[in-house]
Amino acid sequence: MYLHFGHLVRILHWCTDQIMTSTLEQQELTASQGHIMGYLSRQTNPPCPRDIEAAFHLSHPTVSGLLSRLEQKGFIQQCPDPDDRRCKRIYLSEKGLQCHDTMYRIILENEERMVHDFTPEEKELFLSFLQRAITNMGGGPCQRRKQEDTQL
Amino acid sequence: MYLHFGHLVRILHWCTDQIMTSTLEQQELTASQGHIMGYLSRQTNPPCPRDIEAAFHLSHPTVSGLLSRLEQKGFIQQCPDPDDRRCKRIYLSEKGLQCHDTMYRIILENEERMVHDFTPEEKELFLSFLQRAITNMGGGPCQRRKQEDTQL
DNA sequence: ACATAATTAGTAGCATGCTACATTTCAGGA
DNA sequence: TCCTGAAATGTAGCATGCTACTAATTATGT
Repeated sequence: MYLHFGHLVRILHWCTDQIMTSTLEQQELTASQGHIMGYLSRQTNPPCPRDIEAAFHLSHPTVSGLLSRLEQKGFIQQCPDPDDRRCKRIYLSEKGLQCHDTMYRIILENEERMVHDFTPEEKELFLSFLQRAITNMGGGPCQRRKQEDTQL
Repeated sequence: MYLHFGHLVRILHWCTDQIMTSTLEQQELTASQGHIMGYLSRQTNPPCPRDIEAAFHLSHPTVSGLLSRLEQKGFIQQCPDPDDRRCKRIYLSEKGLQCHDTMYRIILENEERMVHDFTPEEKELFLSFLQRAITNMGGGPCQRRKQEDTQL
C-alpha cells in the first residue's frame, strides 16, 4: 500500500467541505462563504478584503469572487474606506447579521464532529501532527503576514 | 483559539498540492494530472474513466476534464472499447510512458516529505487519526464501490 | 515637492471540483 | 423480440482556487 497521507488529507478536506455545504444549504451559503460569514460576524470593526486573505490564506482574486457573490446574495455590503480609498470595508447587511447566531455554532459543531471520539490527548497529538506536516510541506501559503495567522 | 482542524486540513491539502504542482512543472503536468498519470503507469490493463473515478473518489465530469486535458497534451489516448462501446480504454502514449519512471518516485517523495520527521509509530497514529476523522465526517465521497478503495 | 516603491484591489484566463441533465449502449425480463 | 432499467460517458453551468497583469492610492525617501 502506498499513497496514504496525501490521499487521506484530500478526502478529509473534501468531506469536511461537503458536510459544511449541506449544513448551510438552507442558508443559501456554500462552505467557503459560510466561513467568511463566520469570520465577519466575529469582527468588531469592519474588515477589508486584505484581512480575509490573511485570515484564510487565500489569494485576493479568490476573496474578491467570494465577496462579490456574498454581496449579490445580499449578505454583505462593500464600501470604500474614506480614510484609505484603496481599501474596501465590508459591512454585514441585516440578512448577514442574522447569520451571526447560527454560523459560529455550525462551524464549531462541524469542527467537533471530526474529532468527537478523540481523547483530549489525541486531539492535541492530531493537531501537532497536522502542524508538523504543514511545516514539512513548506508552511502553507501566504508566508507574508505570518503574525496574523491566529486571527481566525 | 477555535477552528483548528478544518483549517489545518485545508492548508495541508493546499500546500501538498502546490509542492506537487511545482515539482511537476517541467513535466507540464499539474498535481491532479500527475496523480492520474501515476495511476495509469501502475496499471497492467488499460483502465476506463470509471476506474479512475473509483480510485480517486472523483465525479465523472471531473475525470473527463482531466483526461481530455491529458489527451490534448499528448500523454494518453482514449479509444472506445470494442467489447463495450460505453467504455473508453485509456492508453499511455510514448510521451506518457516516459512518465512511468519518474512519476512514482515523485509521488512517493512528496508522501515521504510530509512525514519525514515522524517516527513509525507517529506515522501509524497520524494515519489512524486521519481515517477516524474521515469516518466521523461521513466516510468520504463515492460510497458506492467502497471495495475498490485500495486500488490506488 | 516629487518621483518611486509599496499596498490594495480589479480583471482575464485557467484548472479542478461539483450537480444536473442528456446520450449511448448494454443487460434482463415479459 | 422488445421494452425497460442500469451503466458509462458527454455537456452545461457553476463555485472555488490559482497566477499574471493592470490600475489606483498611499507611503517613503531624496
